[in-house]
This record gives sequence, structure tokens and C-alpha cells, in this order.
Amino acid sequence: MTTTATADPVALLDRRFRAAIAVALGDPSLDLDPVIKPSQNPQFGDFQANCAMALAKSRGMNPRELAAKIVAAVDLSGVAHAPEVAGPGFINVKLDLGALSAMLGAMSDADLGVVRVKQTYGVTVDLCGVNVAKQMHVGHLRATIIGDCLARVFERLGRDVHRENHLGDWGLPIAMTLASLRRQRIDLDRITLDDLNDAYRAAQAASRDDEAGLAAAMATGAGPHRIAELSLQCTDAQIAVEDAKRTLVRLQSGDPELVRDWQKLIDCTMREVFRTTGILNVRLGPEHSRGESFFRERLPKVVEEFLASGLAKEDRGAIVVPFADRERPLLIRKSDGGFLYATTDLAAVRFRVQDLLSDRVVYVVDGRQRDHFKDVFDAADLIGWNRLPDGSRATITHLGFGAVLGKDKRPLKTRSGENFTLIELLEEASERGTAEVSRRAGDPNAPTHGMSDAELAAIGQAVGIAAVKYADLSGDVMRDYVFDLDRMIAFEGDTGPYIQYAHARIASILAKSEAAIDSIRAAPFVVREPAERLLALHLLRYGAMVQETAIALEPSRICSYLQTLANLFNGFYQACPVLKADDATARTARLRLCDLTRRVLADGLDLLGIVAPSRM
RNA sequence: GCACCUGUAGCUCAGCGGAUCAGAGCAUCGGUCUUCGGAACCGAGGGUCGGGGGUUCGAAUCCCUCCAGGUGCGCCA
Repeated sequence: MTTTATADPVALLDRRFRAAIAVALGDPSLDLDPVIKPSQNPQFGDFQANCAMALAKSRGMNPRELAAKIVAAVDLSGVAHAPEVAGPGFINVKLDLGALSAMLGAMSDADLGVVRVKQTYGVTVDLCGVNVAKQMHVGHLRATIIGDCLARVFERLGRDVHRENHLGDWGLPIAMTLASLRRQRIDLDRITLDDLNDAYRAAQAASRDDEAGLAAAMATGAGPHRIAELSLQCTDAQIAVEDAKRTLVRLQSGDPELVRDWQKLIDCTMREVFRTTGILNVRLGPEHSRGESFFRERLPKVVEEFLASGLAKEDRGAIVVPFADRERPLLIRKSDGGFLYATTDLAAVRFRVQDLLSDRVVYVVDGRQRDHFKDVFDAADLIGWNRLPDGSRATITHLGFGAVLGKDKRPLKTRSGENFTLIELLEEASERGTAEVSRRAGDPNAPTHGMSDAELAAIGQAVGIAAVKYADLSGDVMRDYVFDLDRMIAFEGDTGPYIQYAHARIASILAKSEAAIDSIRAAPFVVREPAERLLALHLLRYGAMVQETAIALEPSRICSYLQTLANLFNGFYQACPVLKADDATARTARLRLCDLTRRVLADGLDLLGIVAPSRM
């Protein structure tokens, strides 16, 4: 065997050792996992096969002897030095220089070692999920950027991705808002989202104000005056609700004037949403909007089919889907005949799997909705709406995320107790980034010295937004985190700007070399110094990392990969002179390593939806 | 009451298909330094991995139990 054109040493070693295990155990039909892992410590080589202990145990063999047999059987010609058995039965492998260069060369094409596979079906990512007439807040930040990141990862792997922005654009709350604005004769062409948001909240409050309040007042023995006051409010509220219901009926029946006004509410909301996603560098446009209203005509059929299949039954006037393994049923029609969000979600699951033809559906939605989605997905499975045309089942996942908290560990609020709007937060981050970049541009030696305010602002925004996005994406999505701009925007340590800096620094080295990029890329890779080797080995893991991110749905893997890459690069750069290398060969070889590192950093940052400036 | 999530260095977190896993960043302290961009690099101190059991030769990792915090639990979305 000779070195193949793979860029993934783990995959290559996996194949070689897989074959060797079969030989060592004397059964050619065996196909056992050699458990190839990068070594933690360079003294143990580059990779290790950890399979011998477990295999020996299950077969009553001596692990070191089995390891020795595997080593004797494995063919690593053209790949690695002779492997060594260590400790209880670890097999340590050190790649040879030729193989290392060949693999770096193989990953150096446009795909950077990421294997694109065209698949029969697509992937749907449910992201953003804004509500019409409401401001975006930090919760939407997470649903938007985590979803966008995963969508980019799937796209990078060659999948067809459907980004679905499941707008809350339908139902009584929207109708109430609309009815209230029309009663007040507000000009819907000029209304701002702030006004719309106020109207929404007022309408909500009016409807609730309230029967609950009245009941509570009576129960706690409030005075007659207070009860009369509440009764009056209640009457107003009832009027508002009646008005809203009439509005909803007219809207539903397609009343042209109402439909037009309703669309204005959506337009107003989405203008702001797209301004926000623009600042965030998120790929989301009008073509990704598919609101609840889209599914409204399918809702009766959802209930009918569940009833017809015997999976749903009536209970206290409502229609529910019971489950065998839990008490809690899924409610799909209210006793008053109205539908619920579960009904819409069922219609959406079916649409995504059977109309959009997705074999993978990922819902990037607040973790508190876990129970709800479990019920919806289970119900969809019962009725078979997760089945693809070829009979296989789509993998449907709710990727729940935690809350964004303030420094008091409570949900993020302004000093006056209001919710932060997302746009305010981003503008602050952008200003902070610009302030930092501008300050450093004051240094006459800085590459940004003398740039225009507009250029500095563009870089500053990229840096500030990177800080916020990286902080969000670098942790376990499930976990709550504290929003602390001071920590996020620190340009040292595990932050977005640190990685951006490494990228800009390399871009600057390449520019300063005055070498044509084609000539750099024509040079061979030479890996001699320990720091070069560590960098090279980590570069080679890029493709596998992207794959694993898609499988685990964990953007944090990209973050820690890039953090390590930037760190290893800085170590390499410290130890190995590039522009001042001893000879022209070493100089070019190192420039090539710089070029590849820069491209991987840029590609990885792009997966996170983070801009990588060449100067900062 | 039931269910789910989270408890790892002072702070923010990674590691959770057993071994070479007690790690990173910040902060602190000490170095590198006539800077190939110091927004860098190297080093030090600092943790009975929430507590207790169990399985194993071996558990942060798997099982049980308890504690703390958070979040959900049919006619809102």
C-alpha cells in the first residue's frame, strides 16, 4: 500500500489498523474499531490506537500481546514509522514526514479536507423564530446564530439546507394587535417596530387584565370598589377580545383590506429583523420566512388524520393525542374548536420531511420547549409523518439552548427593568469594537493606522459582533450563560477577536512576503520543527472536526478547534522565523503553512458566521 | 408531586464511547522583549471534578441515591 490522497490521518490509520485487527485475531471478516485518537502528549507520537485493552479483555487475552500482534500485522508503509506498544497496550504511531506533507498537500485544495457528499435528501434548520410585532431579544440571538452556524456547517458538507424561519405571524395575539391599531387609526405604513411592540403588549395586557385579576380579587376579599374597577376592565378586555376574534375571522376569510394591513405588520417587523441579521452576518432573508400562517389551512386536516387513524381522541371537549409511556397527552384542538401551536408544529414536521424532503430536521429553539417538542416528534412518529418516500425515518432533533442572563444571574434586563432589544445589544458591541480598533489604529506602527473612520467602523463592527457570537457559540448550547460584554470583547484568551487577530496577523505576513500566492502554494510542505508538526497535525483534523460538528450539533467544537489552531500558530510563529527564515526553501515552506493556516481560520470563522478581516 | 437541564481551579468554561484526563482561558505572580503585528509567547501557584454509595484492576466519565440552583408539566405561543 502507498499513501493515498486523503487529508485525514485518522481515517487513514483507521483503515490500516482495522485490517490489522482482523489479521491479528485470525478472522478476516472482523471489522472492529481500532479507536484511533490523536495523542495527548507528543512523546507518545502523533496518534494512538487504543483498541487492544478492550479487545483483549473481551477475549481473555493479554492486551500487550494482542497489541504486539496488531503491530506485527499492520501495514503503515508510506504512512508512519514502525508503531510501538506502550503501557498496558497502547499503540503509538508517528507519521513520517513524507506522509505528513502529502496529506497537507491533499487538504490544501479548495475544500480544505472537508469531504462534501451529495445526499438524496436535504436538511432543514428551524432558526430565528421571531414573532411579528415583537422586538427581537437575546433569546432570538441564540436561535438565529446557532441555527445559522449549523446551516453553514451542513452546507459546507455539501448538503442542501432549508433555513426555515417559523414566524409567529398568526393567531389571536396578532389579530388583537391589528384590531387595536386599526381602532386607533394608526398609519401602518409609518409605524415603527417599537410602536408595534407597545401595541402588542397593550393588546396582550388588555385581554388578560382580566378575568384572572377579577377572580383573584374576589378570592382575596378585595373591596367592592376594586372589584367594580376590575369588572370594568374586564368588560373592556372582553370587548377587545371580541374585536380581535372578529378581526381574525375576517383575516382568515381573506378580507383584502385586513390582509393588506396584516402584511404591513409583517413587513415592519421583518425590516428590523433583516437589519439585525445583516449586522450579525447571518444568512437569512425573506425567502426563508415561512410563518404559522402558511400552515393554517392544513390544521383541520392534521386533526382529522389523527382522529381517522385512531391516534387521537376527545377528552373534555378537546382533541388529544395520548402516549403509552407518559401521562401528559398532546393537545391538538381546543374545546372551542381552535388549533394550538402543537397543531401547527405537526403540520410543519410533515411539511419539512415530506414536502421539503429533509432526512434531518433540526429545531434551534429555547430549551424550555423540550417537552413540547418531544410530544410533537413522538406524535409525528406515531402517524408516520417523519417517514421519507423511501420509507426511512428522518432524524428530527430539538436543539434546545439555555438562557442569556444578566450579571445578576437573572434574565437580562436594562436598569429600568425592560428587556434589552437585540439591536441595542449589538450596537453597543459594535461601538465597543470600533472604539478598540480605533484606539489601536492610533499607533503609527499599526497596520490600521491612517484608515478612514468608515473602514475602522467596519472592522470594529466585525470585531464586536465576533466577540458576541463567539461567546455564545463557544459554550455548551444547553447551558445558560451570563452576557458580559467586557469579557467577550477582551482580545486575549478564548475569544473571537483572538482568532480574528491570528488571521489578520497571517494575512499581514503573507502580504509582507511579497510572494505570489501561486508560488507559495506550489511549494512543498516541509515539517521539521516540533512547533510545525503540532500545527500541521492540527490542521489535518479540520475536515473530521466539521463532520463531527454536524453529527453532534455542537458549534463549540469549531470554536475550540480554531482557538487551538490560533494558539498553535502563535507558538509556531514564535519558534520558527518565517520571513527571516535561514534559507529560501524554509521560508517558502513556512509561508505555505501560514497560507494553509490562514485559510482554515477564515473557513472556520465563516462556519461560525464571523467575518475575518485582513487587518484589524 | 412528576419530568428535564446544570453543578469541574477565585471567575468563565472544556473534557463525559475507562487507561497517556485533572485541562484551557481570565485573574494573580514571574519570565521572553533592539516585536517577521506584544491583540503574542514561555513558566508558576491554585481543584478530595456538588455529597455519598455501587460496578471495575481503574470512574469527572457508567449505575443508584441525596443536596443545591434553574426550567417545564392539556385548552398561551
